Amino acid sequence: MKFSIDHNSAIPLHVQAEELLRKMIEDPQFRNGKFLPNEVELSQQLEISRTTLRQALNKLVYEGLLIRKKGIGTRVSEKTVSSKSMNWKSFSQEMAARGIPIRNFELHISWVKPNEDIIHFFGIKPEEKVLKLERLRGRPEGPFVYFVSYFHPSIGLNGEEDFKRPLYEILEQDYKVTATLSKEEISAKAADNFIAAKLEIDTGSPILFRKRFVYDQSDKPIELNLGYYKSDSFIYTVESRR
Amino acid sequence: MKFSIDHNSAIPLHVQAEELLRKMIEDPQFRNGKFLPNEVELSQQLEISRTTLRQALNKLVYEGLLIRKKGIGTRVSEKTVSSKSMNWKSFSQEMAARGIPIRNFELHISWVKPNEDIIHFFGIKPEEKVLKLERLRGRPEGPFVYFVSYFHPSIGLNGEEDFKRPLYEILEQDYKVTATLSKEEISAKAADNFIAAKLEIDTGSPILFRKRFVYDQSDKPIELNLGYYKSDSFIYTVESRR
DNA sequence: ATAAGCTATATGTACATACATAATATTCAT
DNA sequence: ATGAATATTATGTATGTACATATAGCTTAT
Repeated sequence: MKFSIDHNSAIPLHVQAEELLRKMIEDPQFRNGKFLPNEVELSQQLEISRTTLRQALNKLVYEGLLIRKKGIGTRVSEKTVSSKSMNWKSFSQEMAARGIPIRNFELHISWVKPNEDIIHFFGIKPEEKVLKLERLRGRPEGPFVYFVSYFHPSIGLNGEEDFKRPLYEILEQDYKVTATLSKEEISAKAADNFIAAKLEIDTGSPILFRKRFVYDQSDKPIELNLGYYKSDSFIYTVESRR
Repeated sequence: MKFSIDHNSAIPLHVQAEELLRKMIEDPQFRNGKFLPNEVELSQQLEISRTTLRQALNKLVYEGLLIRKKGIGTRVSEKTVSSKSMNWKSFSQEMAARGIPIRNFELHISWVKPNEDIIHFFGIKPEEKVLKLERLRGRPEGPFVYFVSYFHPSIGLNGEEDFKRPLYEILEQDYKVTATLSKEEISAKAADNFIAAKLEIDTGSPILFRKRFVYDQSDKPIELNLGYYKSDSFIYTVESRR
């Protein structure tokens, strides 16, 4: 395969270079501690300036995917992408993997006016309505999580989809959108009246709040997902190795 | 203005600029959503090129401390203390990197009888005592996290170490033990009387509970770390890509 | 044989420059 | 008044250039 960059594309060169480097890293030819071509050579191959190439390299170095050493070169970090399998299972798959039977208590679909958060993340106009998906899920004995998802209008979801199918299957198969990057923020909160009622707990009880920003292949925002978990029924696990 | 850069210093200009920006961010004049001077102006004030200034700005933007918007300007982001997974910086390093001054409120060292959890994780005998390190840490205004650490007896820690030094530095330099793998469990809890008193919050308030199992190079258990975080002052972030 | 010095290599630092583009503010024509 | 065109402002993208410096390997003098 040959890696190349399109100089006529609207996509900035350093972004193209970054994506390309990510692919190179995945390539067996380079992965696992192997060295990339040096900066001067690589910039010539890609027909971009060294400065532009370094802009792309910097990002990956910052993310810990590449390791640069003065006088030596740039190599792919040994660190395997952790928590891969954990994070990319669907809710039902994840629960199934833990041997937990699940039940869907509520499912509500609506078109709503975006709040500031959504406008900013999606980069849309305040008057553009977005699809909102609310779900109350849990075990047969009772719900333990309340999800709210907002989807970027450009995906083309119309609200008529069968949301009993795994969400990412719908997006991938029917809309050719693949969730590739997810940034999550996890914090503890006190349940407000609304959430408390849904989760059948007392107002003020602690809940785990999980906010997920989901992006597609080209780092365009596709979903904002808010999860409110009953405190003692959910544990978030992360594994990392250096 | 009091901020300035030393062109004769051995420290690279962009590093000086970065440190300086961190101080500016802390300065009441700029903190909390306020705008920095624009890049051209600021680079002139600091007597460095715009390119060099942007090198420094980029880092802080990556870290989420600054928010840049084309045509608008660069402003300080609303600050919440956050922790990235896959980040092997120590607590103090992490806070320092975010320009957050920290204070250690309490430090308590003791030898205790292990509980079931510890016996199982360390694989030791119930009679074998373990070193327990308790710490109350936070900002100058008040504590926001209470840590409890237990260490495997085989490491050789005697309790006389200077725990003001970064923990992983002590382990690495003095005991030749390198923390390599960490498994974390994050959940929400209600603060019990003890934790509530430490964190200066009401009993029953939500807290983020983080349990870290730390292993060395050969996957032998070395530390069990429990962290109790005040809910509104800590956000745990995870980023994953497939 | 070995320490000291040199050399090649690849990344690190720094600047000047030019033009593109997003967001906002202003002006102008209807 | 109101919408469209225009200007202003600040960041975004991209290049070319020059020299500094850390590392490893090679060479040379003792």
